[in-house]
Amino acid sequence: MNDAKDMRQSHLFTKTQKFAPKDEVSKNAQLLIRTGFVHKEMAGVYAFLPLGWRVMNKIMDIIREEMNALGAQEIQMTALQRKELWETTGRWDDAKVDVWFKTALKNGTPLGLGFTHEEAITAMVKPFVTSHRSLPFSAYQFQTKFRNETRAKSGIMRSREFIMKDLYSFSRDVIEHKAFYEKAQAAYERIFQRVGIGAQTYKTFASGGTFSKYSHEYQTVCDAGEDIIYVDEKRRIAINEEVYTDDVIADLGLVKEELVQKKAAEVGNIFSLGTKFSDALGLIFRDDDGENKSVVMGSYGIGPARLMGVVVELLSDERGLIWPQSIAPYQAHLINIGHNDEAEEFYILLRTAGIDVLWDDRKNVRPGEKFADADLIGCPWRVVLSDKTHEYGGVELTHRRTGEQTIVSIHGAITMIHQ
RNA sequence: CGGAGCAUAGUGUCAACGGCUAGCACGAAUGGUUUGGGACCAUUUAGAUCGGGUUCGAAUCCCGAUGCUCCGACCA
Repeated sequence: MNDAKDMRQSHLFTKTQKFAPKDEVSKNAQLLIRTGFVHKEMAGVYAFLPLGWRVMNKIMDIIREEMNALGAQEIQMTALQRKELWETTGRWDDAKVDVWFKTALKNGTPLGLGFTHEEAITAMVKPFVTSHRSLPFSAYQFQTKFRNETRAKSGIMRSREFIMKDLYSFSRDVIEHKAFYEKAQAAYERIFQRVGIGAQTYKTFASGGTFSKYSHEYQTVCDAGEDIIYVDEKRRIAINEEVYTDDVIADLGLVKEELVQKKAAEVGNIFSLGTKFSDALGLIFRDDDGENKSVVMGSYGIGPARLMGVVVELLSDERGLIWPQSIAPYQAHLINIGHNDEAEEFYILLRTAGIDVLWDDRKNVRPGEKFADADLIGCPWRVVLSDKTHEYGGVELTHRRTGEQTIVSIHGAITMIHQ
């Protein structure tokens, strides 16, 4: 985690608001704006403020860990894309891709702002892929994608400019590709588990395109979602409405009567690309039999901001946000009512113990306001130091989600937060 | 892209009959009293999306633009 040097609330330049903007209907936008996690620049375009950016980074760190565990290598490509590159696959055409933001150099040379990076990475890795010894490998990035959506909606869940983790795999043949694809699925499942939406997230069969029967989406059951899926609870898989036919149900060995229709948000998707892009862009290698073959590719995406939005939609309550410990901006929110010097000691103790702490060190702010803020911001643990707790020589530890409350010593609190 | 709704201080406002100085709350500022659930008092701060039109007079009525939200289409 990139560590903020100062986690005192008095130094935080944002603050919470009592009211949400009136023309925001979606829960995630209302809460995230009210709490100062994000700023809406315009419809479908959001800036991340200190607290929100910490959450984003924690989500991206989890994704990064899982991608690295797959052996994928992190890179950073460019948003600016050449027209010629995209013409090789026909995807420059507005009739074929209607989400392009297009622009041009001063001299008139057309450019596009990338909405995905299959073409770019395929062309980019070409000089490095020479023989079967160059393969397999995979690479990923966290990159800003631009999509000129005709209608942005649902707060940060569907935006026109957003960070996406996109991973691309390069394999010698279909078998090698499949092996990676399986591993990627497991990694994806771990990611959703770790950010706290594993229980509501289903691997969902969706249309596969030219080279494979299905692609796989990860759909989180959520009212703010845009997709309709049919869930088999026992096998924990689902079918996207777009391919929901008797043939597909039979193909997957499911029983129509057992499937339950649900609204869901697509939090990730993975698909096999076959040799579509390697053929179009000439990504070939000399195999051990001396033959030239096209590289078999796969592509795997996750939108961290959409994950964040789904977590808000799923876990928050009437008092505000509730973050799982794994992605909370801070694990603990330290509040003192008086006792400033001791609070500073505790603040240092907590941080020394490796706990991310937001310390509400504001003076002249009444307890009620501090508590209301703590509830709104939604750190998993609230640590209160006051006259009342002082009598016990300890602190009051409250769990945001369950409301469970105990008086413990500061060391006891550290132990409980670590659990 | 088709349809609908909305637009008043930083935020909120089913506040204001076509007519006096655009009200109230939150926020912010100053001073004071407070300190376990957004406390109180005093003083202060800050507003009509833009452009046309109707009218003696427009926040209010009309037209247009823009923006936002929602429904639908789209989402490789």
